[in-house]
Amino acid sequence: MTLSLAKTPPASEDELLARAGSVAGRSVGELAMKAQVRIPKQMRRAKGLAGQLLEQFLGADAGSKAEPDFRGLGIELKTLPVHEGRPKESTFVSTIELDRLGDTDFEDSVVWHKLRRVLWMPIEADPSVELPHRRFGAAILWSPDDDQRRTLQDDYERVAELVLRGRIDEITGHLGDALQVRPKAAHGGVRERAPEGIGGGYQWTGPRGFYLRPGFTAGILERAFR
Amino acid sequence: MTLSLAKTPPASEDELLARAGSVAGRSVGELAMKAQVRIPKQMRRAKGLAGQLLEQFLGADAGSKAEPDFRGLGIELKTLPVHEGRPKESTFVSTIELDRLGDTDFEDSVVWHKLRRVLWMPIEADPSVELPHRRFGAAILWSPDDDQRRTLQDDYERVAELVLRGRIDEITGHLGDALQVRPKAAHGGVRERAPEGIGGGYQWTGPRGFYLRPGFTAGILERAFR
DNA sequence: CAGGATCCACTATTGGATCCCG
DNA sequence: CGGGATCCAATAGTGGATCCTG
Repeated sequence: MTLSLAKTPPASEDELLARAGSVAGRSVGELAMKAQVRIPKQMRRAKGLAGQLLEQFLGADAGSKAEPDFRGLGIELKTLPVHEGRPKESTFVSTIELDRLGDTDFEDSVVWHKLRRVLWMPIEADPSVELPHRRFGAAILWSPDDDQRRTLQDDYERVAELVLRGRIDEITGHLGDALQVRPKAAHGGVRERAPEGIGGGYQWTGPRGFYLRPGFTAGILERAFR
Repeated sequence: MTLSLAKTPPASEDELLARAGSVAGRSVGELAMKAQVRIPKQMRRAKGLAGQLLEQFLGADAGSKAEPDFRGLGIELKTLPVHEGRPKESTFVSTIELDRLGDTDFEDSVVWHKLRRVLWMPIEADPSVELPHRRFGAAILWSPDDDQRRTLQDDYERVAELVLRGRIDEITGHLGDALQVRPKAAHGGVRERAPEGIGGGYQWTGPRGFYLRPGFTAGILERAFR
């Protein structure tokens, strides 16, 4: 299949996989050229750009929504930076709505909606290769198995309980076997509201997001290619 | 039981455990005083001294032999530095006789003879506490369970094969889940003979020893106190 | 700001080097 | 030296901070 910008969302998983197949083996530079987008050579100046380019070629239609990228298929798109066979970074899943987290069951959570079905697009992450020359790999269409699902839910529920009790300051990146909580903001000064725990008060704290640890995504890679 | 220097080897496991009980809770300084031994305040100047003191109080009789410390009982004595509930260091098991390793089955190895039954004496390893004030903990009389035994044997056999093939330079501290190989010498300049692999020749290389990784001894601690 | 992510300072771990005693 | 071990520089890994786009 020829590499081209998607004009419409994919109508089926097969169509999505066909589009993903047309991207596999291509470099970020090739996609940027076709999309008429300028890309910096240094990753530092282009965090997230490869993922946004991919959206255009695969036909993601959710925009900046708390919904899966492919709404019709219920599939989320994630790039996965891989170096020497292992994920180089954690994977951002979603921001945390601190004010609502305590009232939301895992089944109804943004985390679960984003992770129940994911199209992983591996991308080379060798620091010695400049961004335009980094290539995409073969797509992996994944859903959590029972174990993975249980791990995710346990991690989620532990965090939800702490937020509900107002013990935000006990939430650090150390929590969670697979799903971890880390700051998520343009810079450290940003503040947002969170439950205060006792009574209906609130407190101000930094915005946070859910991330998948590299060890967890490594397991996904291994199963896919083993 | 009163703390006192042992005049004879322990006649039974119970006697050994009774002596160990008399040491539990005592400080290195107390033992040194009774043994009329001078000890430096800094651990750096006294590596191994706590273990040697213990031998005197428990009645170890093997001296500097490749045999268990308590010959009659077939029990090896090991101190285990513990800080915040975890072993702070790896545990030295034995030197490696490179010239003989390839011909020796695990069952007949020094490693197995030393590890098939061990009296672990935990000792405080808080860096902020000077050596004389560090205290011994409650003894753990341990034998490997089937899993542990299998892990040790697998690690041993992998090393033995590399030595036999003369691929000494492929042996690094990275090998081994539980049992690891590391340099063991007064300084880096020491050299000894090892098989060269092809034919009956030999090569010169640094002396090495077997060590247990902290993760393995952590498991022993956890089972004993859980 | 929310969504796409990676950066990089710091911490934890590792494992090669070293220290004391008899 | 062999047996008793720990030291500590270097590396791997973690997780708080940050960067770009629309």
